[in-house]
Formats: sequence, C-alpha cells, structure tokens
Amino acid sequence: MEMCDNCAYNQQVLDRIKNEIPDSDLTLELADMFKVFGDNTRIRILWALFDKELCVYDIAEKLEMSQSAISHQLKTLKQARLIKSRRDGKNAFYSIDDDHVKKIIEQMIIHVEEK
Amino acid sequence: MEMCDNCAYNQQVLDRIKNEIPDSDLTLELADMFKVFGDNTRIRILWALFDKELCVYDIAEKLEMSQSAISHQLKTLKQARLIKSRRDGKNAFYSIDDDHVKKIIEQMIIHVEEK
DNA sequence: AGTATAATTGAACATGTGAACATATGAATG
DNA sequence: CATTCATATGTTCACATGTTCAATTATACT
Repeated sequence: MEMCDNCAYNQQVLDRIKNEIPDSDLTLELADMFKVFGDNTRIRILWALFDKELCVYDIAEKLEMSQSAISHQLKTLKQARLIKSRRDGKNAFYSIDDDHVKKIIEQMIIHVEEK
Repeated sequence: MEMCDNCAYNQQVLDRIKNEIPDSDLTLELADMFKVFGDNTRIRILWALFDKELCVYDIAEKLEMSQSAISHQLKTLKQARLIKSRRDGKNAFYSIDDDHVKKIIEQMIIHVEEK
C-alpha cells in the first residue's frame, strides 16, 4: 500500500518513540494533555464544538449542565489551548482552536471500538 | 495529495464525529481511556515497552521507582488492555497489547510539539 | 442609574488517584 | 518444606479533580 505524505510524517514520529524514554519534560507534557481529554464533560464539550461555534449557554443546555460547571471546564480547555473564545455582546463564543483535537479523539475512537 | 487507505479510514471516523454528541457510553469510554494515558508514570512505562518486553524489576529500575508503584500501574494498564503479561518462572514480562497505543501517543506528540 | 442576562470566579464539598509502606502470594531452589 | 526472589495486593495518606453554590463581573437595554 502506498503511504501518503501525512502517514509518512506520522511514521517519523513513531520511529522516534522507539528510542529511549525522553526526559520527564515531554512525558509530563503528554500526560497533562491526556488528562485534559480524560473527562467526560470535556469530551462532550469538544464534541459539541467540532463543527460549530457555541456560547456557554448553548453548551450548558445541550449537555444539560450548569453554566458554572461548563464555564469551569471551558477554562481548562482554553488553558490547554484546545479551544478559543470570542466575545460578542453578552455572549462568549467558544470554538476548537486546534486541528489535532479531532485527530486525537479519532485515534482513541478507533482504539476503543476495535477492542 | 493522494490519500492512502489508512487516512481514508480515519476520515470515515472524523466524519462521524461531526454529528450529534453520542450517548455517554462512548464519551465515558473515551474519557476513561484518556485517563489511563494521563499519568506520567504510565506514559513512561508504555514508552519503555514500545520496542521490547520487560519484567517488573527492569521497568522499576529504568524508571527509578519502587516495584510496588510499577506493579500498581501495570495493573491499571493491563485492565485497560494496553499491555499484556506473560509469566516465565519467577518473572512477569509485560509488553504492549495494542497496535494503537503508539499511534495514540504519536498523535499527542504531534499536538504538543506544534503548540 | 437600574435591571436583566451571560459568564466568570472562588470556596466548599465529595470523590478519585498515585505513591509509600507493609504484607501476602507464587515460583524456583536448596 | 523452608527460604529466597519476583511480583502482587491492601491500607493509608496526601493531593488533585469536578461539581455546586454564592458572589462578582461584564454587557445590553429601558
């Protein structure tokens, strides 16, 4: 099978993984980022934001949770730079800030579904 | 750019993500799996096991941690079916049980490095 | 200014988690 | 069968996490 440019790039990263365990700098950074994804509410928020921008109220309604709870989690997601925000009048609109977010979740879906 | 079979399959999963938020069944399962990756010790254990099978003692030495702490984390990783074990006499050898483990970490590396 | 709506923040609370320590299992060896 | 080595397990404790409640800020409208 032909390997496309995208997969070739990924292969480079995979090759690097085979070497010695890196400093805790990288592994800690990785673990911290996985932690951000490791919460049901945050996964659902990201899912809600995949194809559209939403304000806090909309997300809270969609997920049937309090604005406060959502706002707290949005802060976490924003600190991790997975989402960005934009204020329009009374509303704060949030959207995905990173092309990789979908790919990361995609890869995990493939994993859990094939088990 | 040509898209290879692998990427075409991934694209199918990505397309699915665009639809409504699924039941908490899937999102919870995803979050739980992310949680397993969301620990520095477990990331380092997985890294150590990428290219070879190791016993508990070897991992503990490599990571400079107690056997007990490693054993606890190995149990977590095994329950999540990310690693498998094989007993050979006194030693229990552990190895990666899932082809996706590398790809999942690979994708996260790409993410944290491009930020 | 005063009110309403939207969002954020901080504190409190319950729950979960990882590591350390001590102890228990299990397998090989004498 | 007791001992030793390798691993596993249980308990405890400190710490982190997610949600709720209450208070505060920010913006728009009358």
